[in-house]
Amino acid sequence: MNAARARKQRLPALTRTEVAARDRLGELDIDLPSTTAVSNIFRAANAARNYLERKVLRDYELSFSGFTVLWVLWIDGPQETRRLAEEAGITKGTLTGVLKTLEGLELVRRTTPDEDRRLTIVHLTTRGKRRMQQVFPKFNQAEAQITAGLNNREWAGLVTGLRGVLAQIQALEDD
Amino acid sequence: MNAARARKQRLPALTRTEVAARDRLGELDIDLPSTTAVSNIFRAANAARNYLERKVLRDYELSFSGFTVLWVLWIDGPQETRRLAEEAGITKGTLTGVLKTLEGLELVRRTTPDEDRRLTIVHLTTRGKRRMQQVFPKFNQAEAQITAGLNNREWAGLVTGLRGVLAQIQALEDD
DNA sequence: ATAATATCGTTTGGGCCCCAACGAAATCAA
DNA sequence: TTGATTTCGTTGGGGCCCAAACGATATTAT
Repeated sequence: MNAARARKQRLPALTRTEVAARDRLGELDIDLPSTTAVSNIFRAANAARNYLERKVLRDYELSFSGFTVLWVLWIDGPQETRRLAEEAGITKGTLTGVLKTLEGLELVRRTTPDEDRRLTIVHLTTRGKRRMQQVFPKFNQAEAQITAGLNNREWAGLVTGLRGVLAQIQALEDD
Repeated sequence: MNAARARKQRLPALTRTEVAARDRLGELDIDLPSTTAVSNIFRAANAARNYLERKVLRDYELSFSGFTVLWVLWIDGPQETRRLAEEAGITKGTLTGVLKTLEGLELVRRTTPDEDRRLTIVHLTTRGKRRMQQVFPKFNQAEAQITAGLNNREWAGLVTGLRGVLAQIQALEDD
């Protein structure tokens, strides 16, 4: 298939950078629409992350990863490190450091079950639950602001596209 | 407006985590569609970044940020630190470290113009240009794989949605 | 029973990331 | 002209990030 050529006649116009890229890459056989899609994912994620950290999380002593870990524990309940890392989208090694920070803030606690002493079960403390009850509504307000420019159709298109990308990467990694 | 309610009757079905979140948050007044959109942006960006670093960039001694900086220099040409950081989506302080790494690999070089000795102009070396000519086609192939699951309509919906989010954050930060 | 293997979470090393503080250089004011 | 202000890029501190190596524990094979 040649998605590049087909897509080129399609919707969103090119930004200044994208025009410069096309000119610079004239001689190479490049699928520019893919570049546009992927680089916009990174731009949006970067901007959203920084916005949410500055406008919301900073006031509650939370990093973005720390918040994500608390969120998973809040929604899914206590669980072992391995699964928690996967749900939060970070590696086990990274999670160890994040948990040390959260434990220092007394927002989570680690326990080792007697049935299998290799495991570590992480759970929210009372303070951790309280913190999430305070911070999540604020966080959600900011999320709503960020997506306020989208109508229903655009929202659905965004989510569908992102899920498609995720599924594709998943499939590529199960090679 | 009540985007939450309107959107809820709409397209993409809820995943397991999203159902758990809805149940957990029943009593609070939360705009769940916003959470769905934002968290999928992070998930997709995370997965794409890790995939591209592992499958492509690692073989060329490049981090994702290092590659992005080289890309900007390749497309837009030599430029001062301030603008380069902005284009690459990182702070000036972070860029200093990234440039140190890239300079160690002899892929970029820094010069101070006589007209204004506060500035630093960064430009690609010959080796840097050669590296990009090698790595970008591979990178682009991986980008194409990642987005291969989208048809034209889905691609356009994704890009339009991401641009909408970016514009909204931009507007919010110019408060 | 005991040795080999597998699976935990942690540690380590190098790099990225932000913010705030800083010195150097240029510009503006008095 | 010389002091105040602005604008550079860099530095320092704390935290996040991954991959690989590691010790501890559990399981499997002999």
